Amino acid sequence: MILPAGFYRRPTLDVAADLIGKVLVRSGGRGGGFRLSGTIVETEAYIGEDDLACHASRGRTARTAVMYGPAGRSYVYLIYGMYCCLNAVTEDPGFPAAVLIRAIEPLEGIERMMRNRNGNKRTTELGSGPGKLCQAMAIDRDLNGADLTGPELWIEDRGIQPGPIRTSPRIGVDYAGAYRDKPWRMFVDGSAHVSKRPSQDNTWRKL
DNA sequence: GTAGTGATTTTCT
DNA sequence: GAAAATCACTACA
Repeated sequence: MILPAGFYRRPTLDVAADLIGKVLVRSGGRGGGFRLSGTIVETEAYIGEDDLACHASRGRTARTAVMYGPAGRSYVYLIYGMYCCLNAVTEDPGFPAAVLIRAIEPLEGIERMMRNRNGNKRTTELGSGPGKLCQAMAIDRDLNGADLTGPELWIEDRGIQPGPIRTSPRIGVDYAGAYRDKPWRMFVDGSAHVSKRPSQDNTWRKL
C-alpha cells in the first residue's frame, strides 16, 4: 500500500517514527525502466521556523518554499555543493516541516544502485547516509517538489516490522543552539544500514 | 578500528 | 563572502 498524503499531514515526530520500516521506491526510465527500493531504517525530524536546525528557521525562501506547501511532497536540496538529501514534507500547509530520510536497507535494484554508487560492492554502503541513498536511488533536485504518492518516487507500507527503534540527537546540526540536542533522530537499533552507529554514549534512550 | 581533512557550489548575508 | 541536515580518502593505532 502506497502511503497517502494524509499519512504525512500529522505531527512530524510521529511521521518520522512511523516511516521507519516503510519502503522507499524509485521508478524511472522508459517502458518500465528501472525500479529501486529500500527499507527506511533512519530518519530525522525538522520542525518549523523555531527549530534552528530546520532550513525554514530563516523563513520562507525559494529553497524552503516546498516545506510550506502541502504534506506528502518531496523536498530535495543540495548539501555541501555535492550531495542531495531527500525529505518528506509534513504537517498542515503553511507550517514548514519535513522528515529527512537518512538511511535505507536496499531491497530491489541492488545491482543498479551499486552502479549509481560508482561500483561500490557493499550493500551497507549503498544507503547508509542521506547523500548516499540519493546517489544510489538516482534522486536529485529534479525531484524536488515531487508528489510522494508516485509515480516516480513513493513510500509503501509492506507490513514490515522494524526492529527496536532508538532516538539520538540529529547529525551535523551543532550550530542549532537549544535545538542541537533534541532527540529527533530515529533509527533501527543495531541495523548495519544506519549512517552512524552508537559510540560509547549512554545519553541515547530507548523510544 | 578511529581521527582529520579536502572536495564543490548553492544559498543567503 | 561564509556556511552548509555529507562523503571519501588518508594517516595512524
